[in-house]
Amino acid sequence: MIKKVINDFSIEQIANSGQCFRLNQISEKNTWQVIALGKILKIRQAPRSEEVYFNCSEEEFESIWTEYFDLKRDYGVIKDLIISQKDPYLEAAVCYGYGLRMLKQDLWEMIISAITSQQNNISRIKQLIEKLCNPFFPSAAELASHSEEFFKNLGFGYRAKYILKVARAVENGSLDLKILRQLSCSEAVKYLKIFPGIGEKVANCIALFGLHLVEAFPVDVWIKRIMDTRYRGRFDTSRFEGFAGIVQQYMFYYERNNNFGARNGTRTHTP
DNA sequence: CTGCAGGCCCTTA
DNA sequence: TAAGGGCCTGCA
Repeated sequence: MIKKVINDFSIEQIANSGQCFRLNQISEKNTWQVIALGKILKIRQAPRSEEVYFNCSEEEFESIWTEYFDLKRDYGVIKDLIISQKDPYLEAAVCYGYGLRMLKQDLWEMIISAITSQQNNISRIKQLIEKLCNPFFPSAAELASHSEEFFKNLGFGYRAKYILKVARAVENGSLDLKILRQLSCSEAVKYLKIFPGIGEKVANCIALFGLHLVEAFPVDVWIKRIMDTRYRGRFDTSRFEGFAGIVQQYMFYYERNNNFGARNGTRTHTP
């Protein structure tokens, strides 16, 4: 295990932020495991501690995990920018999710994960993704080699055909991940929406979590509920030009974990 | 038994 | 452009 001291970092909060489906707490005390980028990593961190332990070499940490956990970005600056807006709800959200980070996940894995996530709950999404892995996430070629029935039998339901079509699209080159990586956020969203099963929300999730374009702002039922109940349907993302996706993550995490179960403003906001 | 979970597609008007 | 129904599956 190597030790790092990291500000604005809580592996527990990141694991419960819903952005990643293969980062989970394990039986060892204060320990999480993530399988990503062809590696298996254990992370240990006591509550509220800035000391974080990783079971990997310094070389692996520098070459892979520094980037993956977005450790080069100064979240203190981001938080100050958000707080400077004098928005009580956002201030509370940033305070609550003090250790959140935007993970830089694998693009292909995120495309499949985001499609799987539509009209689905997180525990089931995790189970479905896990069924595809052994232990690493399969390539597009591997997924394209299966039939639609294969995915239906695993429980993907109506998303089975979307999974297969997008895998085949990558295989035959009609979805070019290399080109996708070079596009701007709005271009990437537009490109992704060509493919069946990828709409506005899923495309923005792929842009945010898979392309690491932090200006992407996915609007799911939680974010929509926040905008409707707290902002009368008018939430101005232009206040956060270039990093609205990070703001979205604080909002989402706060609403889901602190105000769980609220519906149509039936529960009041308590800072 | 309904209702619904981090939507999307398709049809109408 | 907007609104509404249907969709796989599993769980409350």
